Amino acid sequence: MTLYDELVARGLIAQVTNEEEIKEMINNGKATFYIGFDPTADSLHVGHFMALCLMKRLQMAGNKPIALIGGGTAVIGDPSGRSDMRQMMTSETIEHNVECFKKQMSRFIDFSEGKAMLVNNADWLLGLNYVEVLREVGSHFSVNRMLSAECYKQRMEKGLSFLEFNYMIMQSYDFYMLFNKYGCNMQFGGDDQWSNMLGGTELIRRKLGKDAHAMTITLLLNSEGKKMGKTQSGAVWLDPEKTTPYEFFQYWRNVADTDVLKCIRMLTFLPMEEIKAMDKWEGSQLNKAKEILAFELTKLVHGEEEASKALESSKALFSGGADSENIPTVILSNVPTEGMDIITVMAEAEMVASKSEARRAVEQGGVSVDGDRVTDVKAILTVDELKKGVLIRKGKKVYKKVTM
RNA sequence: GGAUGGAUUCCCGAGUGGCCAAAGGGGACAGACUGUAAAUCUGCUGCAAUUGCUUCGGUGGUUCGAAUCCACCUCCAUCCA
Repeated sequence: MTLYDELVARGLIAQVTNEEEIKEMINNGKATFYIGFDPTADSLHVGHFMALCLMKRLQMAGNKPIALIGGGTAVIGDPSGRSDMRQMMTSETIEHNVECFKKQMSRFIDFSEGKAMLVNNADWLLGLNYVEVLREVGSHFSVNRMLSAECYKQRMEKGLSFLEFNYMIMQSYDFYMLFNKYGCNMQFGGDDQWSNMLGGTELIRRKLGKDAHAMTITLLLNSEGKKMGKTQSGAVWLDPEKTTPYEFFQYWRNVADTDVLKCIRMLTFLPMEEIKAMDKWEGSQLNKAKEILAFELTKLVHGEEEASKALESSKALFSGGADSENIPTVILSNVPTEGMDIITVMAEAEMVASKSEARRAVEQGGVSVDGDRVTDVKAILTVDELKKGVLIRKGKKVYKKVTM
């Protein structure tokens, strides 16, 4: 199976500019391609992870990846897929984020000499001269055409600032720069980037009379049409400090039945034959598939050791038995000699956002300590108990081992 | 620059002087049912606590009392320039 066919089989490809040429290029390792990452947070998330995996797949086939960090474009903010204005970020924040991105990326992609590159568009965007850009680049864009792009259409209702309107031009300019500088002949990106990417290929054609290609990756949506990798409390991060390997594991372990196979196909490196076999699974058998998904992804992101730990803890908690050694543990300090009440303990252990929430959980019968349901809001955990360590459970899935 | 409309709790959205911690819906959380799934039903949803404290874009003001009235400001949309 060729690389391109595999990408298709995994459902990773959404749109391409020229299928035949792209096929030929990437199958034979002739592509120098880039993917842009805007440093809008201090950690990469699942969406980025997909892109990184794709880079890896292409790199393994001999293509040369360029990871572009949008230190310059982040200053503007991409309006695509957004219904409201992005918050403006200070340049300090952006720089900090750029550093975080660099660190995380080098864990996935081999940036050693000649194999891949890491560039920052701040290097060429920030020094641009406005009038010059207007003449050199702006003249090649039709406002009429831009306005008809899907990504702006939605924003026409809500309002779109000129700043954001220019995002497409900046991104197009990036592609043009990379094409010139490094012979980058292809751009990958999320499907919501399609119009921005076409802007780049157009610009290259108009200015240089040469062809460049673009290909978008299918957005990973769940069965409800929402982007995967988001929880109520925000994104699922790749940084273990922001989303622990256990939480990361649990996120994937809990995906809906209808989404498991899709996730396995799109996110893991398991061979297609193996995945095809799983296609027939149904009902509670899918739990096994979810476990595989969670394990594989945790392994990719946090390494095999962390993945095994997460798997063990989840088994210990949900299937009983096994040791509970790897369950997320919180060590409390400042415990008074008379012990601490359950509400405070939960708040201290950050199992709840507030004491009121903890109180509610107890009142509704959703809290248990070492397997026994707590019914009294004022229940006290003694120093002796805490020294030994107690397993507190909130609801069905939130477990913390608390000790002191 | 002018005219008009708007900003309410996580989101949408009622509320136009006291009965408002603020209807309704969504989401989230908890319970039941289950397979750590989905669907469904129930509860719950500012904070800390038995009695308070802080919320309705911001700052001042009127009033015994303001999300509601007034002034100024900030931001957003629509139309006109």
